[in-house]
Amino acid sequence: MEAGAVLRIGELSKRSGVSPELLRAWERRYGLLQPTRSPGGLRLYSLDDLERVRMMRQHLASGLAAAEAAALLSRAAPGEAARVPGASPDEARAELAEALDNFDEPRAQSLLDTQLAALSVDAVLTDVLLPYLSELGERWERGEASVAQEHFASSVLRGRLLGLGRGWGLGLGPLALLACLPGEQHELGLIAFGLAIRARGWRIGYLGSDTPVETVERAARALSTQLIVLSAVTPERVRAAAAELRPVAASHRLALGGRGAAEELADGVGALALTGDPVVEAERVTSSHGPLVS
Amino acid sequence: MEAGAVLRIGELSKRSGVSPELLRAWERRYGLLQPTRSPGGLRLYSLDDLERVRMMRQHLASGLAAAEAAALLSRAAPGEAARVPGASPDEARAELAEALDNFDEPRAQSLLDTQLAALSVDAVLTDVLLPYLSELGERWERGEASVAQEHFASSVLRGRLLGLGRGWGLGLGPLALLACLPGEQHELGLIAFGLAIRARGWRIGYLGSDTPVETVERAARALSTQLIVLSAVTPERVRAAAAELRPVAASHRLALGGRGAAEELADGVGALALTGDPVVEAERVTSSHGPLVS
Amino acid sequence: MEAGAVLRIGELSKRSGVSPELLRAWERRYGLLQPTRSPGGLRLYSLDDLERVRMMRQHLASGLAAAEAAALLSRAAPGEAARVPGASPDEARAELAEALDNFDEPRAQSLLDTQLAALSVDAVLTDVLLPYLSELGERWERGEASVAQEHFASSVLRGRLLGLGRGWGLGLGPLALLACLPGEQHELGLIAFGLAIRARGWRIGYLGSDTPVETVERAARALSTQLIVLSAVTPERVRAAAAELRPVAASHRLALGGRGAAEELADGVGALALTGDPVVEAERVTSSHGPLVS
DNA sequence: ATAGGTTTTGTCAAGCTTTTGTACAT
DNA sequence: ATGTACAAAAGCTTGACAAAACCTAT
Repeated sequence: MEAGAVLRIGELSKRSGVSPELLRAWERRYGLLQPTRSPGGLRLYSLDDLERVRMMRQHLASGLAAAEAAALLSRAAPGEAARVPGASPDEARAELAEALDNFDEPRAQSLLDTQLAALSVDAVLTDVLLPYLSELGERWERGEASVAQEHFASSVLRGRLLGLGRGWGLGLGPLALLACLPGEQHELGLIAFGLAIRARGWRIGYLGSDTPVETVERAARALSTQLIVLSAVTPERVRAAAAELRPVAASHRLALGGRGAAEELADGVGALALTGDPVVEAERVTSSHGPLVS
Repeated sequence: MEAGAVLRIGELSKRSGVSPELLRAWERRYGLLQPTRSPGGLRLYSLDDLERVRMMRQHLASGLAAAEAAALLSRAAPGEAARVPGASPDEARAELAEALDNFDEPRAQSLLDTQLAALSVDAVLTDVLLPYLSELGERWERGEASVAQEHFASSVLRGRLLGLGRGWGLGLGPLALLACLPGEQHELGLIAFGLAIRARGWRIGYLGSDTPVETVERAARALSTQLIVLSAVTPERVRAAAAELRPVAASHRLALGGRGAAEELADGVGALALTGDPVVEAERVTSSHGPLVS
Repeated sequence: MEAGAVLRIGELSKRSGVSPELLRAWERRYGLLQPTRSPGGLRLYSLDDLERVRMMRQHLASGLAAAEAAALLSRAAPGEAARVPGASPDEARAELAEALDNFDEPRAQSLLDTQLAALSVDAVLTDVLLPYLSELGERWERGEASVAQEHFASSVLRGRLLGLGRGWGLGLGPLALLACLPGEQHELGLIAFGLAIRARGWRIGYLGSDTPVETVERAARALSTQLIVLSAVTPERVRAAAAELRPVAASHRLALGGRGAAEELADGVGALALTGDPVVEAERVTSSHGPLVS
């Protein structure tokens, strides 16, 4: 007998927010649930069934049709956790941190080789490099990492990421122009973002650190640019450039990235704020590119 | 059934920003998508299809006409992600194989460029070139690769690897003298080994294919050599040279590499056998040698 | 079918700035382009064709008659992309300048690929990159190069050079610690120097731009450093750091590089001045150091 | 450069089917 | 609880159409 068969259909309905009629219809049509029966024939559901119904509702809310939602649940049910093993990204990050802390460039390179061979660029960025960078930032703020370590790690990673970006100006996709705001030296997040949208078919024009706004504007005109992304780690840099940025935002699609790009600041100049993980934001920017075009 | 066939046309339309009518038109006219069908005939799309539609829109936005945009997608379809440098080494190797099989040298060079930009020389050797070479060898034994193909691939790769090794005689490190045994023409593994120990700080003296033992010995004396590495693909070559090799091994540190270098044979002449992957063996040789120098 | 036949005449016209009528006329009169056709008869152009039209316009702008310009292009026609590898360094530099001025990263990369395949790193630095950099600097001072161009070129080259330096921490040789003085952002000459001494068997620890002297010192102690090289483009940066530098020079072998490193200034702090071409200075430093080790 | 014809492509409509939540009778 | 019914919403196919872009030839 089913272990936790404790809910009658009325109770399941209340907890899940789905009418009893509909629950029966789902059972008949898609075999979504297979409740045990009481001696008198009443349906008895388990808590797993409740979870199943909730998943069903989630899928419906996300736009799937009932038949497909149910099919997804049936398929996913048996093999819940079929994850790829491989060296865990956490271990990789820890090893990377150790290598860079000890100024051991070859070892860091070799670790990155391994990771890049096993995973996509996206995955390495998301699971290894970006977490490592924020970790480094935090340690640095707490005074646990020396300036030397921070400089060394940045240089190694910058070279590596720029190497991955080789040829990113090539192709047919829309062009994104990337630069750091005046005074800003931290390029890594920006380069990561560039790699992520490169992987999504965009072309990249990269101007590097500490770039005058007027410079960006001129390059944008020269290159029929679809998107400009400017990055800054501190809000001050954004504020300092705000007046110059407004006209840019008027004539181009402009986004501000990096920890310095608060929502209000970006709104203030008519730009999109990219405050999160570069890979996530890349996904957002590229998929939201749609409506603008139609 | 298709794995991720979960979206009906309305939802695909919402997520992609393309009207259902147009989606159907693209399917009819260009075969852009080939959705599976529900039992009742409704189209069911996967998330990959969504990505495809987004790419289509990008191309349209960049000015291409629909027919051409669709044609591009059909052509690029299988390897869309393959354009990204970090693409898996397996894919890279397959593409390299294809390029070389078709005598397409520029493409092969460009693939190598990309790989070398993304990975270290060590990694490219280990994950791409050396596997490719053994694959080629096997195909050749099975009669699946023509002599012309094998020659072409060898000469392209030899040129490229020697290019990477340019200047490898320069510097302060210990010197390794590399040569193929008399009669032996296969240099690639030996060059790969040279690159690997060069990256570890050694200097290389390279004598090339089919080198008389006496020639090697004379060069070794002239150059204050720390290590001699001789390579052969078949054991016969080693046996044939054994008598001559013994005195060399007495006066220098001598290693025998390549598939022809069986452990017993090497022992027999007092040499070290390097039977494995060139990069691994390079690591072994240099780390065992390290203490002597530092 | 032609691989990259993706542009219809209207789009080609937009991208090239030449009217469709004129494009057709050029085709009829000079056979400038030979587009493939769609099933319905529309002309389909490749990206190479676009390049061709741009060249045509350049020739016209420079005063050539249309017929001559077209004839020129026809002769160069087949292999515009498949350039002659043996192009002289001067040509290579000019082409590199043109590519970078036009924000054409892929072309710049491909030029560098070709050069690096044909020459050693030393030679490419000496004959192509370093001359290009000083040329760029001069044009910049005369106001002939925009900030955008300078930024773009720097970013591309920096990424490329750092890519060449990948793994330069590996090996057995003596270690050189490289960094820019506080406030200094120009890294290219320093990286070039790093590559040059790397080719001579040294190991490199690279700390990047704008590095506090104290940071350098701490890293130097952590790494058993044989040589410290600090770089600055303006003498002010050296003067500003002079007091801090003296003790460093007392405990390590210290060199100052870049145009900011005048002989007297370096003498004043007890450092060696590297005022010349990075490759030449690398040779000087390594040969003077050689005897100590060998 | 213009004129007159063709191709391409996004959109719409008509008529019919499938899907799905809810309602009702047994 | 079960089984059937039903109507709204969403899809399907075929066919057609008009604006935009292109073609050739004058």
